[in-house]
Amino acid sequence: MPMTRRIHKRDKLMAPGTETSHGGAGIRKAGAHAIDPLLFRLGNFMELAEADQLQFRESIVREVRVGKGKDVICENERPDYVHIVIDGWACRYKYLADGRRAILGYLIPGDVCDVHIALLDHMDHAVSTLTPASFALISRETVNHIFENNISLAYALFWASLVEESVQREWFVNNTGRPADKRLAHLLCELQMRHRAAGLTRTNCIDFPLVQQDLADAMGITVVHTNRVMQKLRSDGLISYDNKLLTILDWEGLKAFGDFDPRYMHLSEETLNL
Amino acid sequence: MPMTRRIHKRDKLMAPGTETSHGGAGIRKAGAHAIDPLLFRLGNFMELAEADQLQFRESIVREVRVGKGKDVICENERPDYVHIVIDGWACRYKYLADGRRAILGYLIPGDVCDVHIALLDHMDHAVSTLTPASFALISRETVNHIFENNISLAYALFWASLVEESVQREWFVNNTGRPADKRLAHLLCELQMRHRAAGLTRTNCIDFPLVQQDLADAMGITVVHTNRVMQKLRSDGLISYDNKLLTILDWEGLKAFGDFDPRYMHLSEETLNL
DNA sequence: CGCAGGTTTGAAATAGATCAACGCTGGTGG
DNA sequence: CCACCAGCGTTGATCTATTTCAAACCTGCG
Repeated sequence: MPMTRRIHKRDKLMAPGTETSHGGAGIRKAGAHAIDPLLFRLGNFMELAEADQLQFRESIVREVRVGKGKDVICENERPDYVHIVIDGWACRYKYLADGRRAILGYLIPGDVCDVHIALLDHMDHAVSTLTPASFALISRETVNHIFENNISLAYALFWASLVEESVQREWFVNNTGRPADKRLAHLLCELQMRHRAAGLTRTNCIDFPLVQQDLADAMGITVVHTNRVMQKLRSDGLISYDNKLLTILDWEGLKAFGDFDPRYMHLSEETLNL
Repeated sequence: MPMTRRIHKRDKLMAPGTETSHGGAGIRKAGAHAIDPLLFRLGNFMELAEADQLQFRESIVREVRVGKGKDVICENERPDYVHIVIDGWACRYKYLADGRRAILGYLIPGDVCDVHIALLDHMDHAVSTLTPASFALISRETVNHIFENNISLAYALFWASLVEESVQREWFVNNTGRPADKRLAHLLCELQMRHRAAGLTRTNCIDFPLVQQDLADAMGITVVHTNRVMQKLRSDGLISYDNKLLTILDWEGLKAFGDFDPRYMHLSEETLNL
């Protein structure tokens, strides 16, 4: 139960708009759109009608790109926009009393950072980037409008929120109930599945830009121990990790070792079968 | 990270209706109603109109009373009714691979057990009683009807779900980031506040029917250690526990020791100030 | 080249687990 | 009414997963 002791200075994200960009988000295929990963993921729940997809896309007021290690949403504030990850990795986190950072969850493309603010008057945790990242912004009013006028989209957003709750519960189980090595195995299985669910990979490798400290802060163990545990998974031939690329060499083995049962992710059959 | 090793036999709750009762839930004051604690708690978010309160009350199809240690909702099933705790304590839980029970959260009067089923097609965890308890049942169709036709109630339910998510995050932080003694202190602070928020106490004591194993399974430590940690809090004069009654002797002290900051509970000013 | 940020290694220290036993209390059955 | 037993709380001694501290190493970059 250690984690970073060094207090990261909280570089505050500059006001949205100041640092806008398109294209920074990477080369987008013709016809592809910023929130495709989200729409893809929602497909696990229901097929959204064209019109709904369109309304969703048109709700985006702007896109912002921010550097690595910047706070996008601060604790106790109430952002004016709901953020959706387009590109890059971010995380939810809180600081502990002694300055260590507890990572509550990772956010990858397609994840909604803060529906909470549609109803809650302050964020109970912060969100910051782990890599350079870009976000799509939807104003709070628009979100409320959706809730009140488009039941399909409303359900879709509520669904995403319930799934996130489920994932949070599993993280809880993982960290309270499993030893460090299984904990890491489970976490990696989940990340692989989430990439699949958002249409970000179809193979057994994923882009893995996190440093060991980022993993340590999420699992509640020290970097040193994270390192040793990671080595173990590698030497057991379960994973390989090279050049920011994570490959799961033995999916069944890793799943079994980490007691990973994807049902808590509430994915469709299609996603589950590759 | 131990918890119960003994597998409790999963006495399945008998079909709803078989074991109905009113009154079992305790003497109810004239004009008082089964879901008052829930309505009281929702008051932290918004004042529900008379009509909405009434609609809510009338949605209840029946009340059931069940004994201690019974499964009310099983993992992987999809209950036909949403359950609201009227009386007694229950918990969300999952079993770990080795048979230990991980408690994900406690449910006290006013808590909704399973809104999830309005949208998700299976429960990703189970719910069982920790004491004899009674529940109010609302059919799934009714809940969907509410979502689609009564925006105030829909918001209220969504709010409760978001708050629960926030609480789950804090449990995560508590268990991954704090040592056992602070962990217990934090947990007790939360339980005290939740009782207050649901209008179940106005003093510094609460009914506390849990056994040490129940606490251990929630904190992810052994009973033995739970026992020692509990003794520490007692001998430090922070709490007293006698005859199933928990008294917080030094609220400020306990809060400080457990790093408890109630903002994550999203309560109203009124609730926070006594 | 030198340095910062990240990974790796080793040795010593500790929170919490494990194992085993004892004691209390309330209920049940003879 | 007593004897017994089950469930729960408590204690002590030993063991272990993980922390802590400290240093070395690697690599890309200004």
